[in-house]
Amino acid sequence: MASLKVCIASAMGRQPCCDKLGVKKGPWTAEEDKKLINFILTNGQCCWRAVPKLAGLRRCGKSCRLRWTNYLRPDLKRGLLTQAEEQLVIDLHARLGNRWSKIAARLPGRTDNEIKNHWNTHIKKKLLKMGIDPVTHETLNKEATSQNSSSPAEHLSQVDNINIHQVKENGVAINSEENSTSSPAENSSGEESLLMDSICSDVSLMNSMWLDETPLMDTLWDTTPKLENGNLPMWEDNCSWLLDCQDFGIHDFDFNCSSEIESNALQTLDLARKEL
DNA sequence: AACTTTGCCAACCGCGCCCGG
DNA sequence: TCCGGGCGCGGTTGGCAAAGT
Repeated sequence: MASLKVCIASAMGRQPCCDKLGVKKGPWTAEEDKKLINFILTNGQCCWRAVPKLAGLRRCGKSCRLRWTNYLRPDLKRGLLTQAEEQLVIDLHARLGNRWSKIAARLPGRTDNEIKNHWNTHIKKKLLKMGIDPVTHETLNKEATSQNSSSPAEHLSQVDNINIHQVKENGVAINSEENSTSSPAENSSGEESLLMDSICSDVSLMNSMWLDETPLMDTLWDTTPKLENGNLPMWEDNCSWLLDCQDFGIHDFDFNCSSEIESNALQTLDLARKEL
């Protein structure tokens, strides 16, 4: 069926997302990253299709968008997901399924790709280890399920309650075995545990968390250019301080980083600088 | 030390949705 | 209302690094 669609699409002359000839693929170089960062910081995000041409990149727009959203965005967090974030992902997945972008929207600084990868490589295994089906979030133990007369939806909420309860009980725990092997750095997210604790204990907040389309936590960096009176993008106001860092010599500036936003942006730019 | 296997993650692919003409 | 272009999303893959033999 899918192949049929492809055949029809190709027969109808479906245009490729980009001109395959002369379009580079594969890993991005530091030089390409620099070009893309400079362009986005200068012009904001608009019309990805035009970005490669305007930025002087031999990439398709799609590739540029992916590179920016998954790797170059200044608000991205680095490193493994914390226990609290992991728990949030599990709970959100139980509600939303594989809608990674929706899940990612509730975890500022994390991308859908990152969460998807983390789910497939870590969380899936953990859940299976715990005897929980990572797809349905139901227990894999047939006997247990047969004794349990509740509907799948009810069971799902029970699973959620268990997860939430575990968070409340243990602060960070979802799997004691995993906890015993996790590094102190990973377990040092006391603030996040407290945050989760307070969130989970607030029923109305939890409900709004599942139902609202707005992110649970504020998006730190909305790089989408906001039109002010239909004219200049307000985005430039938000990041004008970053425009001065185009050569990545950020330490030459007398930054007084008072916010996580700025420190995250600095980390990203610093990383980029090291790679150059 | 050399080779193989496994794990991880960045990047690609293709489909579906949305919006403007 | 229809059509086509562009973008976003989710699934999949390729390649590198670490671990195992």
